[in-house]
Amino acid sequence: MFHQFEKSIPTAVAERLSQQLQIEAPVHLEQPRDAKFGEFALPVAFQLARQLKQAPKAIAEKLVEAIGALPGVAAIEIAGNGYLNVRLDRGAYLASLIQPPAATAAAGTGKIIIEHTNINPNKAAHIGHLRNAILGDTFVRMLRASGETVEVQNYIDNTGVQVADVVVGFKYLEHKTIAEVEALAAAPRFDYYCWDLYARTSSYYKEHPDSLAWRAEVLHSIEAGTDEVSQLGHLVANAIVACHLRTMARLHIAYDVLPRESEILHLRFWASAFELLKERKALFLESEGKNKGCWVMPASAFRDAARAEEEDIDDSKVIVRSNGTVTYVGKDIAYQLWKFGLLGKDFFYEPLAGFPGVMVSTATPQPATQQFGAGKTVYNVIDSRQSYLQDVVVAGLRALGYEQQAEQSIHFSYEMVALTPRTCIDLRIPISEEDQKKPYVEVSGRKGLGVKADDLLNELIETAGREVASRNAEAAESERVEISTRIAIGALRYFMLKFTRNTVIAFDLQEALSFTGETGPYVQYAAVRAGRILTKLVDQGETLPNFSQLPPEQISAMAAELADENLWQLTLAVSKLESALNRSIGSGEPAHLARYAFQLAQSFSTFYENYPVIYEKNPDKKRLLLWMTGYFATQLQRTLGILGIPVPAYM
RNA sequence: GGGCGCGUAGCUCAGUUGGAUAGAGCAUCAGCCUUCUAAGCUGAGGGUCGCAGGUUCGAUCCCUGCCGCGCCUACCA
Repeated sequence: MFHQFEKSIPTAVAERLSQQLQIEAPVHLEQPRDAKFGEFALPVAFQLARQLKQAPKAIAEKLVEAIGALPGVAAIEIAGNGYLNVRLDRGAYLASLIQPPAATAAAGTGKIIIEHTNINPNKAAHIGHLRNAILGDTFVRMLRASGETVEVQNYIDNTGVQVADVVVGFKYLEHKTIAEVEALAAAPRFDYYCWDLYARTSSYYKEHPDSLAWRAEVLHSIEAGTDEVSQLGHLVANAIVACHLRTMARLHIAYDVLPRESEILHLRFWASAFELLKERKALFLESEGKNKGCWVMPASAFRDAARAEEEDIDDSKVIVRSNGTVTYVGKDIAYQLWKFGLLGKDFFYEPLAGFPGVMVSTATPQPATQQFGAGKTVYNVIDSRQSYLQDVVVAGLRALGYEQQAEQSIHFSYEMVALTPRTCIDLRIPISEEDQKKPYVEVSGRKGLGVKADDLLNELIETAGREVASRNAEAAESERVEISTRIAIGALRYFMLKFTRNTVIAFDLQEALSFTGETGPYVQYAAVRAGRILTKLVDQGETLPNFSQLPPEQISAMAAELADENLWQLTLAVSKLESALNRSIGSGEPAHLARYAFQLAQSFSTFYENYPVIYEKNPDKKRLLLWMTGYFATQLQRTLGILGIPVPAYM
């Protein structure tokens, strides 16, 4: 409801100014610093001061007169040296919250594709991957909540270097047969096994540089996709993908489709993209210098052209290596073209065994049951370290003349998750003396140093479990596990969301394990307590009024209680979800919605402390408090739902 | 060298696109459980918004230059 006014007041005011005073001015709406100034502030008089060469205050007086009455607005006042402060009609506002007018369905803006998670399928997921998946999944929920159609893709790089390295480990370091690896893959924690094996292979390369030939050979086999080595590659990648999906499912993160690199190769997506790029002269064959024999994209395509020329450095990006193989970026250009429906080719799909509702790409022809790709807007949730590569991909679109799609290709970037030195020591991760003085230490998958996603979640569940047990000793064990799992998910998701995207998270285990203050469990606790009040009411034999059928005079009587400034401010705060969601989507910052959730919970805590709902004697006030309790409960649940945070039955 | 980003309370971070007295959490200190769950609430202290200019009615926010830090700048991804 608040959001309706945010949209309607500026347009209405602009219209009146135009009609009454022939003034065309953009009208901005602000929220006053102090609530006592009203619900909205219009600084329009300041903007006009120079144009009209008059004092803002004098202008403001004319404006108020010209604007006149607005629906739902009780008063427009002049304050400070020229602010117009808008006060809403509290009674009308409450009535429209209790009995909302029929909402018009929000129109989507065309299919939005979000690619997230995208973990190399060669080892267990770690906290960095969690930030990616949680950000992506939450943004998906946010867009869907605002009426958009969203398709979630999780790209699987199953033919890349990292998978090859694990295959090298199995084949050359451990001399394992396919059957032996199959047995390992079927056992629990195969992703943990590969985590260690990958680290061992990486360090083996370092000690024996000649062994890098194994990688090249294995990579070649995997790309060709015919022999036993490639079979091993698929075995590893498929099993690890399943591990990742199970890990993410624990956090309520799901996907619509898994496009795989193996199909990009076998269905010759790259060949099509390559032809397009050559045709439009977006690539050229380098004939000299360090990139001789490679197909490269000139730096001028994705960098400032003038600068690239004046400096004598070769910033060209290799797309096809001199041995004829394609880089990841090249395949990514083909994939990006497909996402927009510009490639003229499509995958085949089949259901992914063991994961209902998830489709995976295949090269084997299948009857088409679902259509994927061909989005209008594409968000790629990718770590900010890869911004250079994302620029190259967008430059590829642009070079092919797809200007509009280039504009709609959004690198939804985020900073890395590092560890605090304290946490490194807690986890027995060796760090140098120099690193101990830094605020954070970067982790390394190659070295096998980091925090695995499942370990972290398990530890959170355990910590929450101790707390739950101490408060609810009588509850059944299985129920307690369910509750503590929900709390752990809330803690983890909130922790990953509370920071804005380009803030490096210095992950601190002790901080993450804390459930007080600005955390997910704080918000969950508010939702639980709100629900508890209503449960208690019914337990006492009272019934909750049917608010949708409430007669107008009762609503008026409730509205009279909103003369209490605190109750009015609380009601306003609860009604701002849509506004917060909109702002959060507009800024591309899920952190803004997370912060709203926290503020909403704070508002509820204030309400809870100051207004004993059940013991209220005045029937009109009690009716208002009961309605507010229900409204708080609903809005807290909705907000948490959009953040992907479940609400426990009790805490 | 160049590109991108960051610098706000002791610590970790917000700051709604340039507006009224710069906000949270943690930590510290002082209080609040016989009343809907204390994972909570109330209060206190804590600031040269990195530095210096500029733009204007007004700058934490925009521009320029410095200082410090991080990431990227592969025929890895």
